[in-house]
Amino acid sequence: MSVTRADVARYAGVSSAVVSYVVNDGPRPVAAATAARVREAIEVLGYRPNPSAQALRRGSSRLLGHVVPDLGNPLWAQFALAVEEVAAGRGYDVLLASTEGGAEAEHRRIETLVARGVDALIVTSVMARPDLVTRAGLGVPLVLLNTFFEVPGFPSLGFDALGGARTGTAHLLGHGRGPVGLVIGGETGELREQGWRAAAREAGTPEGPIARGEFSRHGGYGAGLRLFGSPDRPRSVFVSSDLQAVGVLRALFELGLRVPEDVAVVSFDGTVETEFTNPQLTTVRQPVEAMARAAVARALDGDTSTDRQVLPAELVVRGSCGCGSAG
Amino acid sequence: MSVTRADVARYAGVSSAVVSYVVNDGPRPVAAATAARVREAIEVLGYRPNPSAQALRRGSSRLLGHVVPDLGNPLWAQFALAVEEVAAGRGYDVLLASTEGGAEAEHRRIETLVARGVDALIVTSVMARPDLVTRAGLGVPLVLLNTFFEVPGFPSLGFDALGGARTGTAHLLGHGRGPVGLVIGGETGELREQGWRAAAREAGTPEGPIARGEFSRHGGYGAGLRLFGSPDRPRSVFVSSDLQAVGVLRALFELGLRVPEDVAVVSFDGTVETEFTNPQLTTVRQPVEAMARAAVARALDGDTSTDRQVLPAELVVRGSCGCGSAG
DNA sequence: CTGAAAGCGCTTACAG
DNA sequence: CTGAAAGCGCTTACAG
Repeated sequence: MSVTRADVARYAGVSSAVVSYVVNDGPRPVAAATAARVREAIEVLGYRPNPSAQALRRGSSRLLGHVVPDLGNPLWAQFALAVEEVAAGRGYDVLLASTEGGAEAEHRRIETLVARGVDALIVTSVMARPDLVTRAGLGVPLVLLNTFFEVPGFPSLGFDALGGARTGTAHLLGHGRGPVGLVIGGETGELREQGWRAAAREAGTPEGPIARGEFSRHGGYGAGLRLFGSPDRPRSVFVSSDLQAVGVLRALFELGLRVPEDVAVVSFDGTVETEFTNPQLTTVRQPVEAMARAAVARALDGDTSTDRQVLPAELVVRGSCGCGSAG
Repeated sequence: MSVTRADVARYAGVSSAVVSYVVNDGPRPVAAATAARVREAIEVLGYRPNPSAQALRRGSSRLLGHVVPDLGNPLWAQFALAVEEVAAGRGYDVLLASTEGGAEAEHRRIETLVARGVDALIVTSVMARPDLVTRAGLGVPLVLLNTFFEVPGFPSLGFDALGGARTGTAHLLGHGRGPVGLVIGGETGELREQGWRAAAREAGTPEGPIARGEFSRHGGYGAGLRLFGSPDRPRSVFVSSDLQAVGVLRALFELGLRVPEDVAVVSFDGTVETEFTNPQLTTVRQPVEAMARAAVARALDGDTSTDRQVLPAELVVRGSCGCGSAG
């Protein structure tokens, strides 16, 4: 039904091999006149190479699998976008799978993508220790993007979460508001917690109170209510993700506390959302594009080293920390 | 290198046809004992069918293409998620492409996905009149998701934007704050504008002022500054997207206007974000899941009718419209 | 119930 | 510079 390379060959009066040579610009040379005839035939017939046949023959699908925890989180959407763009630049399309935060779903999605025949896999897991064992092994290179710890046997990529958290907390401490509170999630937050502690230690200030909650708007909201609902609330807080910070902002709003006058806030991730909260959030930005670029490169170049590559984070100062206004 | 069906056949001592029958559960029956042997061989060898070979042979990739305007907008991310889930339920994976709002990029992405061999295409365009003509035609079914107008020659799916906007505006008018302002974007906002006008007409109230801006946080911010920066500002506003509403909220915050006391706000889309703004946004919710379900069904079932299917929208009342507090 | 064989649309050594 | 042919890994009529 569809136009095949044989149709093109017949129309142009050449062999189908020549059609391949023209389409792929190699590996054999083709006379200019012949190539022109073939190109015209392709144009006239509206020929498109069958990607399944190409993949079968080549032994490569030129498909990259990407697993993210939750597309509804702008951070993961940003990662997805960045990976897609970098992959496209290398002739790869990406098969994206969102797991909605479940370990089991993540495992299933990895299986599905492998079964789909992706050439490589990038996994942006929410888990500190993702479950990467599949039936019969993976059979394809897998690189972990956005991990906080070394994962034995797999190449991984993260950024300097400890340093970023320390910088953000130190910035808050510099405002002279005393101990800095902490809103933080599960075990993947460990480095951020350490960075927060390190900043207090280095400043010789006692650690502020901690409220724990999921890495979500809702989790931040609940943690914010608990942290600031009590009379001995801190006057500044380091929140370990933008999403949680949005929830904290909402909690502060409900409690009638002003930001930054009553409470100074610094968050973590650096997603677009933080530019449009009220006030705008001072945040520690993850190097998303650089991480995506490095991850795709490692995945597609068959880089088999399994160390963890760490990129630097960057503090973006805006209104919520009290710079400029309350100081 | 990889385990093939021939390896399994050899290991199990059967023909490769039998392996197919077992893997696909048909089309020929297999004796229970034989099937068990095959299954064991599959297990032991870690066999996975080669999806390219299957696609080539079947003439179907079981891949669905989905084009969205911008993954960073939670609304499109929600659509992407919904489409993925519905597709997965039918054994399809989705190749997602984000166009970052450009008409030319959209066109290119459609081409890419077709060249990739998707069985069908769902296009969530930002354009009122998407450019759907590709070299040599599409060759695959294409359905438009989230269109506001009939598109000749293509099946399309939308929701009742006019009715939704009318309901939202009428709700605001019911609060007795006089004329309702409007923040709105380009031509795809036409129906929402009509709904806003209809509500004013039906209530016998003059139309409020209009501010136009892009369908983005930034566009809403600018429009908000203009609309509320002047002394004859309206006391309520209908904002034609959640993203813009976030920008409007930011503008109001900067102008020192309180929501809903000084200005009541109703927005449009119903994304998660609206639950966590301060205050929470009253919004007109799009039936995202229902639309995704219908779109996938039409795309995969080869439904060739080219009419536009319209689903109902729903008003979600929260704090920003003044219900409960300022009234 | 099982097997031998054709063929899906490509790519690429090989021969000319 | 060009062509005939093998083969990638499947599925499925066909014969037994």
